[in-house]
Amino acid sequence: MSEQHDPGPPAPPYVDRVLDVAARIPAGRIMTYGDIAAWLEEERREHEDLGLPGEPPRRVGPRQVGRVMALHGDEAPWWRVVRADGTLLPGHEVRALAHYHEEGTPLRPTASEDHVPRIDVREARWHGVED
DNA sequence: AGCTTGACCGACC
DNA sequence: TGGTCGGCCAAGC
Repeated sequence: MSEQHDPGPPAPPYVDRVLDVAARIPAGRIMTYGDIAAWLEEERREHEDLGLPGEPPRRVGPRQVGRVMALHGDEAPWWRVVRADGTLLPGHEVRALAHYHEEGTPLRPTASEDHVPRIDVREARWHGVED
């Protein structure tokens, strides 16, 4: 069958895997860019025997996860992927905060009133299957 | 082929 | 609590 719409430039395979992991994060929980990178790295190690010959092993680091979210974040619950220090994504603080309030995401108590809150990463971090 | 740029991270001060 | 620094690695130029 023929494409009705040009899919655009070919995206590297890890893009879909990043978005997959992001989509699994439960409401009210978060993962850091580094968490997702580590998760994919573990997944890669499990299937290293399936690697295509001649294909260099692609290491996906936190910065690559960040790139994927920057380009395709709108296709996933982007507000559940945060920086390790829990600071909100610059430029999206208000929208993210609305989600956190609705989902009951653990936030750190703010020092002063007009300071933007931060995620309580220790509380909100999602490790996988467990709660 | 080399240099710069990121929705990053951890250590350190 | 907050700033700098070095390391990280794919992409872009």
